[in-house]
Amino acid sequence: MTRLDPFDELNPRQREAVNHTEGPLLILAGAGSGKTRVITYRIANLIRAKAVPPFEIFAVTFTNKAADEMKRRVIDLIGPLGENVFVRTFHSAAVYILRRYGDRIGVPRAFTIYDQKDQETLVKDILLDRRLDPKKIRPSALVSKISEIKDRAEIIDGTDLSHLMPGYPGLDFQDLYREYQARLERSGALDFNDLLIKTVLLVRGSPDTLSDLQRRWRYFMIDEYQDTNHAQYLICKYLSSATRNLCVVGDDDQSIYSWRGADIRNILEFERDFDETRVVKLEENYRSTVPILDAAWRVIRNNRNRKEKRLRAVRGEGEPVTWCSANNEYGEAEYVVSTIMSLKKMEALRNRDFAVFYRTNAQSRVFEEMLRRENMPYRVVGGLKFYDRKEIKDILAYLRLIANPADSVSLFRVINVPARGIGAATVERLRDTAYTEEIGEWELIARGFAVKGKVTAGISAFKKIIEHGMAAAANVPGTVKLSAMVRNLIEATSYRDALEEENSIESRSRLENIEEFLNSVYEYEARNPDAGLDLFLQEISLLTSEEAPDAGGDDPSNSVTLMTVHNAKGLEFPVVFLTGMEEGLFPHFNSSDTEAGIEEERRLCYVGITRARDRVYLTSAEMRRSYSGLSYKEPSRFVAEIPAGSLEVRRYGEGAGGLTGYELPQFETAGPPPAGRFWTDARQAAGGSRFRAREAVLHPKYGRGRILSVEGSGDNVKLTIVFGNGSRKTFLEKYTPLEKA
DNA sequence: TTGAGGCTTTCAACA
DNA sequence: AAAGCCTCAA
Repeated sequence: MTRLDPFDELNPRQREAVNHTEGPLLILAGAGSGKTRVITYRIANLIRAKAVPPFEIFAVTFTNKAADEMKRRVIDLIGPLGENVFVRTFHSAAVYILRRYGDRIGVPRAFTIYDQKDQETLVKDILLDRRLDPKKIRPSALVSKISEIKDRAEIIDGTDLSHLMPGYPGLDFQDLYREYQARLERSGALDFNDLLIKTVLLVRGSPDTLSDLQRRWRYFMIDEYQDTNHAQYLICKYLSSATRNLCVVGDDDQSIYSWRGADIRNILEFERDFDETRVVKLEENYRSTVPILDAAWRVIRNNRNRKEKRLRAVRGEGEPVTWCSANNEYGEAEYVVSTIMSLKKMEALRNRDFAVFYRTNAQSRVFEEMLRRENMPYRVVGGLKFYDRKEIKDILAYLRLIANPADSVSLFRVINVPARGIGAATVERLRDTAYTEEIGEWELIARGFAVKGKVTAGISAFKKIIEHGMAAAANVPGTVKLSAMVRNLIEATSYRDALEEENSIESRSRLENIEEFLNSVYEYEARNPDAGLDLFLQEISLLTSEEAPDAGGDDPSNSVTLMTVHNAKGLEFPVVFLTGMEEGLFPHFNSSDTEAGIEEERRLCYVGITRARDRVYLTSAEMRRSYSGLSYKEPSRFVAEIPAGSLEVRRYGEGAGGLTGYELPQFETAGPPPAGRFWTDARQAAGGSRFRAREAVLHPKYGRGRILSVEGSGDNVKLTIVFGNGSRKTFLEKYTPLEKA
């Protein structure tokens, strides 16, 4: 596919999108409609046919992976010239802009990026200062609340925020919010929201910056536009306002990030926002067979809040979509793995052709166990990120502190890691002294923080490590190599020595991870010889596990892929397993009490199904063990939305046993898809509850409600119920006089 | 005052 | 898996 003209491989709609180069363009691209091809051809067309210099093109996507892929395909089309197209994620583009111009609005050049964990640490510190118990008010909940507020337009408009502040019993949220922001600023740190917000404030508040950027970029392309938030929308709008050459691509049916502040109105109202918008609809699906698209449509059509549309299948008939119910999560995993094995035997499929999707990361464990037992290589995408591992975060905290000594979250993380005799009492005193003297904690240590006895040695060791690190970092990338600086730092901390001394299985794996981290530094250095420590840190803060070094041993090029449905967006596989199709899991409890929540879960299900080229297996367990104990599960309503004629129904009877060989899985053919009381009788026989999920009930005190989940068994059946006023309560069935309503 | 070991709690999705 | 809490030894 190196030839560009004529666009033989494009259909008329796609060609229209490629050829429309000037003025606003909205591409409504259904799943599998050749979106990436259109974007890359469009870029190629701008460069080749319209003689646009590559560096004038600004393209953003949502993941690093998608950005790399886009760049690779552009280079395939037009050669090394494509290297100069600016292709990044939104957050990475924001970092790029802020590093160059951020000082105009007071953002330091070596700013630190705080991830969710860092935010939680910060909030927890504030709570403790306020004599509040972080166990009663969960920092993670407060962080998501803060993030929610920061997604709002008011933040940027500078209007009064007070009406957005939630009332928290025993907590002045507004005070917390102000203090949180103040500490971020004092630490020279930005959270993920801030990266976007500060970028907007910069281009809006500094006309010089805006015109600089507008001179540099003249053509803008935004992928996954349905998932942009308000700040991202404004970034696009400001940057493109000089040329108006803004092309956005998206699909309202695939909007799955509203919880992260994505505003679906951005795509629905694009035509209203940008005059003379050309709209191109791509509705031909080249990816999936007819039964797969049919099942996906049957599900998504239940959303009331969507633009009516239906993808046309270019490919023909195929295998029916299968729903298999297994007795528990082990049976489910066994069914998935044995199906993979028999498909591999019957058809020339490779491990990498299979993907197992789940709603929550915790579900991966059972699949991993089963795949390992069968010696089948797999890779888990997402989950615990490489850079989130304790030992890596520790090393990174040292580096961050060296790059930005104001970063107190990092300082407190490592001041006593590995243990050097600086205990809680000393740390508390350091905090207090820094606070009363109104200086940073590092500054206090650097000037001389008086301590007694054996703590003295610890403090001076820590001080020396950081000072040496700073001296070395000042000469990166000049006379000192980044990798050498990092290696020396690790030596100086004796982090490795401490782990070697421990000599456990766990400590050995941590040592390997540190080696792996060093390798990634070498690699980074080779690719970015001009980068200093601060740029390195800013860039890896935006990486996810997908781009991180592979810490596992399996060959990623031929492994079964395990990931959350969210992570699957934009990808495709010949065979897809959509697992855990149960009420309470998918759709998830926490989204089940509002119509909007259910609709987003349904879009997520739609995204999952439409990733498949040839085969889709929906699986569920009738019983599942989770952290809250054993619970009976009702099949997902999404399964029931696919009519019997479009679904092959199976039941997998084994479970908990081992797979013995490569025999075909054993099925019992079950009845029609779940309608009404499909599982109820079986559950009662098994000693479960007399209630089931989604049932209407009457509570003597709270009135009418609907059951969200039934968990546990025997005397420990827990019922979670959402009541008419929207409140959610969990009861022990034993003690609750509930009636069926 | 610190550190180590054992126990419990935590649990939605992500850049 | 990691962090928090507890106890006990030094």
